[in-house]
Amino acid sequence: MDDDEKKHEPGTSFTCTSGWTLGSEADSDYFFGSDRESSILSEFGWNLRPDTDRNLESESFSPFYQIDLDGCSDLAGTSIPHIPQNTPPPPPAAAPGSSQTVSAGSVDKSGDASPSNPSVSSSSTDEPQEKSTASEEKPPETPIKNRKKGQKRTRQPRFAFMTKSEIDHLEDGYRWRKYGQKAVKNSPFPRSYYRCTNSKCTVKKRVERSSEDPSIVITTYEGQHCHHTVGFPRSSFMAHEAAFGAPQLYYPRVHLPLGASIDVRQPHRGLSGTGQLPLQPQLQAPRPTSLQLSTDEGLLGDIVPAGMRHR
DNA sequence: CGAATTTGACCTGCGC
DNA sequence: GCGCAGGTCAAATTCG
Repeated sequence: MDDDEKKHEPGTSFTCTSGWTLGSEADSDYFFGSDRESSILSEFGWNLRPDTDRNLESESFSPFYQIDLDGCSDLAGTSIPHIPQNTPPPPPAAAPGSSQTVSAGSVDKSGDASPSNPSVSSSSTDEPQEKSTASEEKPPETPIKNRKKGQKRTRQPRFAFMTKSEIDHLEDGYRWRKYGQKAVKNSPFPRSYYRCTNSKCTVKKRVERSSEDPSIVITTYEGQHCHHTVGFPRSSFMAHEAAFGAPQLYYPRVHLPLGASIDVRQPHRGLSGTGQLPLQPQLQAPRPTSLQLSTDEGLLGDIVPAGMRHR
């Protein structure tokens, strides 16, 4: 079943020259570089453009995209103003010196997500949610114990992305509790299952390493947080939340490297265990230079020097 | 001592 | 119906 989800093609798009190249996924449930990702990125002031060279290489499927650095603005601490409902949880803000997110995609086995089906984001995102508070909402998933026999397990929208990291469990601002681990077929690496520690939050995430490229961690989020991260006290974020009155997802800063080529395969300092540190990037992390990216900092969220910011 | 993790058992869905 | 694989539970264990 999840075999499909292991059709990633690691190693296809992880070089970083003029910009980050988003990956593509041969499984229709993934739509890396889709309209929705594009719209999300455009919220940051970025533009997605097709990677024509790569598209020539991979005739079989959806195009690769590159982020257009020309439109890059200062994204430090930016939270996306209006993330549509069911917008996936943020890719993790890498623990210092640990990782770089190299690609992303949406996964929704229960829905008919596909690159050619833009209604996925609209139909699933039009669901009203602001009206009721998180505590008033009943969990979208019926607990197994309470589930009637024969009642189909419903799947929350899922979002997967691959991260090059030595650390399996990447810090993303939320606190997670591990509730299971399973060996995965055709993979030497086990898959770990995490649940958000917030009792009212039903978000889950799966973490596994790519069998094809062990340096790549595949993280799949399922569901949507009904609360805030534990460590992003960004004033603009709070202000925005106050303005809209609904829980907003924090979308981490994803700064792009300078035009210089950066080897994202550079080994990074690792953290032990699951690395569940309360992350407050703005407060804790000194802003590194771009060179630090490939040496020891590796903070994807802090890698753009001030010079390339427009604001 | 409470919280988090580990891990074997169990449940569910799906393909044959 | 059966077997397999993914997903979850929960008791035991470990950790801080």
